[in-house]
Amino acid sequence: MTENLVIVESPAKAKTIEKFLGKEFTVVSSFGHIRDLSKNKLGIEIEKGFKPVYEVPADKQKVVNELRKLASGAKTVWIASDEDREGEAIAWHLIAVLGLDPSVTRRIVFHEITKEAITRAVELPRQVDMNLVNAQQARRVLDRLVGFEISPVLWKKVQPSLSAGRVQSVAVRLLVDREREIIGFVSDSAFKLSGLFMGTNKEGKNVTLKAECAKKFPGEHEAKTFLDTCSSSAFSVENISVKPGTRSPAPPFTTSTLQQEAYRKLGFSVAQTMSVAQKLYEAGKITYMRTDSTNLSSLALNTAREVITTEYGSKYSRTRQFKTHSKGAQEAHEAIRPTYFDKKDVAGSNNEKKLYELIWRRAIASQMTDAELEKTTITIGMSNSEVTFTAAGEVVLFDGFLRVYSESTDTINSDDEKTILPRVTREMPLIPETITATQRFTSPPPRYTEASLVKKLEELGIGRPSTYAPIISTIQSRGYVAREDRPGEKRDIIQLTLAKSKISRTVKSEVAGKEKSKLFPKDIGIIVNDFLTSNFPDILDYNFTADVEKEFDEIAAGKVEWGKMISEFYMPFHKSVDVSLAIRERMTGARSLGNDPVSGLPVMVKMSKYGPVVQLGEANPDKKPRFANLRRDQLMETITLQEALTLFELPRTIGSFEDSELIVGVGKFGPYVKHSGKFYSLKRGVDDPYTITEERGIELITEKREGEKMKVINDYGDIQVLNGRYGPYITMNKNNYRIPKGSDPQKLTKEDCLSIIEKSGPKKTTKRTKKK
DNA sequence: CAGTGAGCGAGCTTCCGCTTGACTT
Repeated sequence: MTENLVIVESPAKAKTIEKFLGKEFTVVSSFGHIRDLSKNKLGIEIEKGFKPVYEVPADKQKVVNELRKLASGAKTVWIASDEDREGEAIAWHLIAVLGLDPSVTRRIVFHEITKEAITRAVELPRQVDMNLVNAQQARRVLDRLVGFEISPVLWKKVQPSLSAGRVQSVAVRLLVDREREIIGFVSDSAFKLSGLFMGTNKEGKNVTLKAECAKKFPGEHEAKTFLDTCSSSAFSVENISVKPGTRSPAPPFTTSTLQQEAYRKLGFSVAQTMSVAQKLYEAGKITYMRTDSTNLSSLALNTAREVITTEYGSKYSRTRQFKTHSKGAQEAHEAIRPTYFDKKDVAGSNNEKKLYELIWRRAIASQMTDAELEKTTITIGMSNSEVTFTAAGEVVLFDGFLRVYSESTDTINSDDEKTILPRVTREMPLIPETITATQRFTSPPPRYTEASLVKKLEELGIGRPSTYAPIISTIQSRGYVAREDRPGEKRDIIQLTLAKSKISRTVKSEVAGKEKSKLFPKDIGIIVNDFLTSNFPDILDYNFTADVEKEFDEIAAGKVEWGKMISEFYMPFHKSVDVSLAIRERMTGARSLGNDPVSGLPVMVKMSKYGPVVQLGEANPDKKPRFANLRRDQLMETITLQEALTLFELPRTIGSFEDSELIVGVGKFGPYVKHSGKFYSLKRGVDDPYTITEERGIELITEKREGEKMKVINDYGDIQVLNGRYGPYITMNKNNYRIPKGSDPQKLTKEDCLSIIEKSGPKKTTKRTKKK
């Protein structure tokens, strides 16, 4: 039996700490919270002052049993959960569940996993801070009340299985509000001018300068008039301004900034980033990946300095400590950094290598000197106009941290290219080689990506590092939003070019509104959002979380009693729940679109049991109305009568093949061609169900038949050797079996297959995973 | 694998924040 039992939250942390503490200490982990409000019931006794009813979840029972056993055999139990609201609550629950004596149990905390920090913590044990625990209980109870009282309203008034919550509902609101800004956006255009100027400088060298006109022109006529002015003007260098500048490195990663940069630089989804980071953490290669702190331990600062000095020289080293300024940060951990700065790369999967390198670069760069720049602006003047052209250039005089890292931005702006400018002098004459006026359209505000939504949530203080990825996944799995692409639309842009005193006009085309992997609100998300914003405006307010956080802080400071705070919140809240329950009709978002000009029947759009539909005709006893599903890229809010009518054109017959009809339709899995009972999917981005021809339909059928031939390696009747997504495999009775390494799938006989099947042991009955 | 769209009613769904494994022929 052990003298000292130390309980931390994470098993990887336990492993590290055990090394620092030596033989008399056994370090184990609670794997996070061990107790929570009951899973299926409200778990709050409202009439008893909001008394929480806690229970140990089934999947935590095993951990709890083990901890109990270890604790009863230990002389002293040390609880080293994180020093934040949740960590303090974990400590309190541990004491209660393990039946520990609070007066002898030692609560210790450290913010970094270094030998000094831990030994110092052991010397300064304290007791559990009940004020902090109460702040957590208030947080927990409030979230449960909001989630478990509003969600059932949605089941009754909108659709079953939907959900609402303090965090997810505001996340959806951000997307809906943004979508409406985009819908209401009216694009404007103006002409921007740029010129290519030539001249000879003092050294007798020919130079060229690319410069942008400082003035924009609202229309083609104005642009042309100005180009006429240009053609009769003399140009010269009017002014040269050289300004020094510096650029400083970004702080080391927190969860949110890691998710953003891994998305921008590596194309990782937020869930992917977290799972790769988890691997690196478990392998001891990086510090904890769920953190809101930009703080680095003094050990980290020192080793970073050493590595930078040996690798790049001391003039590249500058030790910095960054202040965390995100709302509601609790700073229980360090920033995300490599455990060992001297390891520039790691073994592991490609993704692990890439993410590790990103973390290494960002952390190292944060400890390096500023980059020194020289920004040059050359102003070009005209003899017959006040309008000027400017050429901007930037030269890096000293690269500093830029040597290892440069941060990416969300907006790609090609006009922003910084170049080195040639040497010129004031009043030097310039001749315009070409001056081009290009029509430029303004863009609506951008749609959110997973990563930019996380950034916005963090700015609003909504959600925590451990929940950003789950929030993104929840709002998608409820069907409120979806990550989608859009091909965009071509539009014409006018370009006027002045060259050799002549103006020519060309019409070019550009693609506008192209989207890749963006979050789009879906109809059900919009309906739920509108219902919630009108019935629960306080909770849907962007500042709701920040406001209640202030109250939680008051509780943590011992100034407010938590039951009182919850009670004050609950009274008006519960009244809103009752009011919303009293609404009679279901929210279907129904909207009339007009009448079908052919039949005269009314056309409407609404949310049906199975998704958004357009409906032709009223429901009456003699005749059922016709229904058609909306396409994935259509919204109930914006669909037009014309678009609705088009949807009724499917399914349609496009011809015949082998004496059977070819019917095109759109089903559960997208557009298809149906032929003698079999379905053939249309190619996304290639085929369009409204225009596809008989010829192309037949092509799809023959292509699929070819593919199926390739799929079968060997066919022994009830046993087949097939080519699958993960390589060759054996299939029998709808069960699949892996082919052992080293055997050639081409040469497997039926007997070989049977022995492989036998060896692989009994198969579980195929589990049907629940949809959604 | 390629439907459905009404209404009845039983029984289920649901929150946020801590943590890691399951699972992938």
